[in-house]
Amino acid sequence: MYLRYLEDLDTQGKQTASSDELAHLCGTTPAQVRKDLSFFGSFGKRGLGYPVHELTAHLREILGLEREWKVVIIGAGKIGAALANYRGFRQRGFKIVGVYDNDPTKIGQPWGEAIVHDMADLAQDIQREEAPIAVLAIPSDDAQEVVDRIVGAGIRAILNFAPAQITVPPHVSLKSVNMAMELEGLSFALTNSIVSRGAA
Amino acid sequence: MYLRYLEDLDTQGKQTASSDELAHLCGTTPAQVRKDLSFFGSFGKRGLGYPVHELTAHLREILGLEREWKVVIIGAGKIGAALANYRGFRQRGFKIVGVYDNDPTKIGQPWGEAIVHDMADLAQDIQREEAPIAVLAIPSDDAQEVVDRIVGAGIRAILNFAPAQITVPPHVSLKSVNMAMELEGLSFALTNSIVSRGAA
DNA sequence: GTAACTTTGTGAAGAATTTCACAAGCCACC
DNA sequence: GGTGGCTTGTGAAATTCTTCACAAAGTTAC
Repeated sequence: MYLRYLEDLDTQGKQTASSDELAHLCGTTPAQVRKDLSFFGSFGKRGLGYPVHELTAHLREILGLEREWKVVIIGAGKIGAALANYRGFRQRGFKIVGVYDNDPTKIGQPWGEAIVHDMADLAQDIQREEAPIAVLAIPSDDAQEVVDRIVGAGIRAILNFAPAQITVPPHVSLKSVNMAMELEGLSFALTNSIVSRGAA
Repeated sequence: MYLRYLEDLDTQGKQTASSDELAHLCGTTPAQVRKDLSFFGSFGKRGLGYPVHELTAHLREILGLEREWKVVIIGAGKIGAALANYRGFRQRGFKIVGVYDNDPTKIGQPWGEAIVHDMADLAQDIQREEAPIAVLAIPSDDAQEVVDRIVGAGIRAILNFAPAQITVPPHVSLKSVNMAMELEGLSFALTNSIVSRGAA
């Protein structure tokens, strides 16, 4: 989150930003900002604040965004398409090296700049390309089975959009985005009249 | 999350589940499960566990899922389409009452079972329909402006897919899903060889 | 050069969350 | 009806996270 705002400030040509400014932008407190950043190093200058451009570079380094990550997208449906369309991905160093589906009517069809590949080739392609990240955008029923296959092929991180709880070995990183669950959280907030801090 | 698993257990015909079972399913600890559930009431039976079907109903009640929520989708792009396609929504009581875009080539076109409406009508439709929830699936640049308009029209909760930080008054609930940020989290985990507990 | 002002970095205090551990309750079997 | 085996609910302890508050360090103005 800090990176997102610092990039904005950087393009605006801002030289430095205080923990107070960053806190207001991010909806947190100055002390929190300083503690968070101090975990990774001592980036600020007393009396001045944090050097925006330099700190941006540091955070990109910390997050591992200075290199290119190869990503495979599994599932050539609407979610997959939304992801592939999203410019932010390539900008941030995520390169989509393949799109896979098991629907014969989709395989071989053009899909953005790429072509939809047969899911049967997925495992060997992951190994050959050494793609470490997979985005899973397929129906829930098949999710765990596909996960097991790509874990076997050496995938190291999975971003899961299937509304299913899946399991991976400890050396594989997993993030799940469950849109129904997000909406249910809003339903809970509305039902119980929860008042926010105004940002999320 | 508990609800998701309890529903699975329920359809499997399981009568009761212990905190230990739920903890294993959800990747947490038995004590955590008991503390969490005890916050809302005393649902379990000592020696037996929690009554699956009954607890499911309780949780649905707590989350406010026993009623129907009207939802407007803003942005008739890929993300909006993915959401509208997603059966889970209606199943869980979220009814899409309108899809809006400001692209003249899209307005009036059929879109799933609905028709794309002109964004100009958005505010008055929200008021007329009394739709409390909006899903924002539009480019970042316009996000805050649209948010201000729908907040003015009385929206009470927003699920934001635009990769922008937006601000709402305290009485409006906001959840943001930022796919680039999720991937960056995975990049961080890979870069720093973080070992997970095996589920997320 | 120095005085007034800003802002970081960080121990210590405070608050929140998670885990522990065990009494109390329920079931099943004899 | 009593006994043994489970499992919850929950205070208390342990841990983690956040906030406070201030010395140290830098900047600006003159």
